[in-house]
Amino acid sequence: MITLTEENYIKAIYHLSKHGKEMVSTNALADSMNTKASSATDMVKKLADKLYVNYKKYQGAILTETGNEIAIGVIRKHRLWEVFLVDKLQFSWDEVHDIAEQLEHIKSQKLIDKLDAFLGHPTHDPHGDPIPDKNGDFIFIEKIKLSQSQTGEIYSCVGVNDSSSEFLQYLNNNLIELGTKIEVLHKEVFDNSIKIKVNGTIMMVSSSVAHNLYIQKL
Amino acid sequence: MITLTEENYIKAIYHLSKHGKEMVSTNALADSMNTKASSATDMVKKLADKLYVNYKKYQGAILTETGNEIAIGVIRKHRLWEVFLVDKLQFSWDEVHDIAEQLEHIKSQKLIDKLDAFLGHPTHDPHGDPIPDKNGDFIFIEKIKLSQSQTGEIYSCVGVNDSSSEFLQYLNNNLIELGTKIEVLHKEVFDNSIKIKVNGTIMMVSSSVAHNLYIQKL
DNA sequence: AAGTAATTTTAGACTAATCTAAAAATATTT
DNA sequence: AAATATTTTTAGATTAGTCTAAAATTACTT
Ligand SMILES: [Mn+2]
Ligand SMILES: [Mn+2]
Ligand SMILES: [Mn+2]
Ligand SMILES: [Mn+2]
Repeated sequence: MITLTEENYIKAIYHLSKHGKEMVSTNALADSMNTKASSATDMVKKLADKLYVNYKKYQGAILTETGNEIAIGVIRKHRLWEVFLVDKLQFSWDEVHDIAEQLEHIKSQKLIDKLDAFLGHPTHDPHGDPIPDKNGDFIFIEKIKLSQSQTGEIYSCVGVNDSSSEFLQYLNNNLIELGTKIEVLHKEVFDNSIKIKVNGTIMMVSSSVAHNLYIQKL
Repeated sequence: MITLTEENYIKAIYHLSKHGKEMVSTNALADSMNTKASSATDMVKKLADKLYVNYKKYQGAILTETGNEIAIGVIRKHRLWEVFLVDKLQFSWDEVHDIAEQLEHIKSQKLIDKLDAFLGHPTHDPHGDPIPDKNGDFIFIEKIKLSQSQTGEIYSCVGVNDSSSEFLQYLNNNLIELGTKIEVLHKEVFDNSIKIKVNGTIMMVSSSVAHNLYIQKL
């Protein structure tokens, strides 16, 4: 039996290793889990015992095939619950992460299958992230960061890199949501800020914003 | 912060004390929690430290006002989730208990308020048990056990005392559900079995079944 | 190639929840 | 009112997850 904490570590390793296939240092893991390095080391050893990761002292950890499947299963649940919260319960996209963080650990295959059907087999969560299907496959759409955009082009907002409520509320305040059209007017070389037109309004966004907004050329 | 385990113990104390106001022995508590008496004693001490129960050595424990509110909150969540599972996800009433046992621990007041609204503020769960409202009040309907019925009368099934999947499946197999009409034809004095007519079919039910089925006179 | 700095692991301790076995208290029987 | 049986608590361990502080290893600089 896998514990809630183990699931959270495995998910963190998955994300830190960029979709599952590079070594993650115990320090990076500890940071992302808000624990200390010694705790991460202990956990990584336990996960290695259970064959969820391959771990070499001082080298870091990487998910095994089993570990990867667990990670994807948890992510699937997380994102499906997020869709439920937004589509069915009318939560705003900036409120759902913490609740999904809990719901993702509910254990029942039948529940997640039925939830998936109830939601109409969604392919993306409210933040534009792809939802793995029952087999763990997910749709890959090619998207770039706003920071990689070209002046003069028009894009559509398709996702966020940072789904913290702070960033999402910033987007709310500026009426940017999934599907919003963004025209790139000017890229400032000095500080990498970008002048864009959104909903008819011209605004400057910081480099930090530009790095956290995913777009697609229209 | 209250832990999941504490919530489960508090809920067990609530149920064992018959809606919150008589002493519960550590042995009874251990039985209901599938642990040993020593574990129950330890937990009851901790709950007493946190002021969720009053505990006197060798006498048992009883919920405080705070403890009672916690218990009712957990029960509210449990039963609302059960309604969700049956009404929205098409689960059968015999499948939902274990999943609700997990879901009842999700922490978000806003979630439960929105879920309640989404479900149309249901007053009873799929097993006929009343759902406490936001203030912890619940509708009390006078119901009796089938074992207390009178020969010749017609009743409606309004709930179950035992919501184990075994018992619920027994009812499924005999086409008895909430709202089903039950006519009492004969009460056997020898073994307390009862002859009833359900959906046009005459059948005998054991004393044990009769003690676990709640009915209301029509 | 040392020497210093940063990262990572180990050692030892703590809390939460559990167990077994023994001791203490209460309840029941003679 | 003893003696016996039952219930309940205590004592001491165990596992999961965490921490601090110290030791070991690796990485970076002269
Ligand atoms: Mn989580
Ligand atoms: Mn998301
Ligand atoms: Mn529970
Ligand atoms: Mn129920």
